[in-house]
Amino acid sequence: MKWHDLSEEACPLARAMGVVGDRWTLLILRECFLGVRRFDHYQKRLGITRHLLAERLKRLESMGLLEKRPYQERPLRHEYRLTMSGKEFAPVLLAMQHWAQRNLPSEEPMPFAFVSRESEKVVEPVVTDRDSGEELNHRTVLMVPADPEAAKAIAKHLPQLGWK
Amino acid sequence: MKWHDLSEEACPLARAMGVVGDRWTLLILRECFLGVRRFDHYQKRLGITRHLLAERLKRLESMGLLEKRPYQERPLRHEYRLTMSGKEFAPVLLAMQHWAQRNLPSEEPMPFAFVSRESEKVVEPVVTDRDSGEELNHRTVLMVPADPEAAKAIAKHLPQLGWK
DNA sequence: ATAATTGAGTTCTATTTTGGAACTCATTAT
DNA sequence: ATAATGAGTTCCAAAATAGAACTCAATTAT
Repeated sequence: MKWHDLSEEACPLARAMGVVGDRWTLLILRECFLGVRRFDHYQKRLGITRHLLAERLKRLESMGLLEKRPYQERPLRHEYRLTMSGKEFAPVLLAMQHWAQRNLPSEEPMPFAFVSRESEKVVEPVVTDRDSGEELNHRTVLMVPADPEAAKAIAKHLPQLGWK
Repeated sequence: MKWHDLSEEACPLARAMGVVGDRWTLLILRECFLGVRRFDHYQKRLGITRHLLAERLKRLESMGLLEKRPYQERPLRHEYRLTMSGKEFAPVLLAMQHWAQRNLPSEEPMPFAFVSRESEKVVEPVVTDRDSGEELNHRTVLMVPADPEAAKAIAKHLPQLGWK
């Protein structure tokens, strides 16, 4: 497997790695959600090199998470905004932030918070099933290979399949 | 910011990038959740080089997501299993898989599914607030800098702050 | 009128990471 | 005695990243 072009992979997680599978991209998205839109602001806030930032923004645009739009002419300047696809990434950020806060402890206080627009309270993100409302985690959900052959291939070496 | 040691960052998302901020680590975790435990199985299933795999497993172990435990002696052999911290990563995988499935379309059929142990039905992961049950997404949640100065610094260049 | 600044990149070289293949080492199977 | 397993390690080439400097158009400051 090559570093490039995970975009053809059957596994959605692998395709996602083609977009956010590096040190910076998720942090760029974080900045987007904080309201940052311009090249130099991303660059200064993140400390990323201009070279890489340009590359990553191009990728996020080509993958449909950001769109580049002019905010002035003379001189022509563009800003980067989240598209619907980019905005829909918010739950992933919420889940990951929640995991990291609990599992990668730090002395430092959180530099930001996720707040409900309605209640104005800090939220605690939990993943649930749309249909049943049941909480989804390693105790309640099983990851099963679609191909029974693949399941067998794994099971051959395992007492039983699942998130033990 | 250096490529290494995001572990001291104040932002939990940045610290998370120190663990899963590369092409492979999340895919290794996917394999863990599918039930894979041994070095050669990860290697063959992912097509990752043995070199990098060893490196990544070492990191996942040192960050507390996996533990290495002997499954036989003579010759001594180890397997890698999810720790509690690793298992708690499941919701992140669910959210990301859901996002990618909708936003990075593919011809290929999904190679696996997330199934409720209880209902045995395929789940649809939604992020909600533990307290209110409210669905959390870009429409309902706001990301706010903890430091009011930081908020102002961003707002200076923006009509208004928030996930617009 | 000339010089400095802003904003958004691009180019260049030096380091680091990654990819790929081959090699090790202890034990077991043939 | 020879080959195969399992879990790595070592080595070299290729690709990605870091860091700094450079471009270019237009605008503001002197």
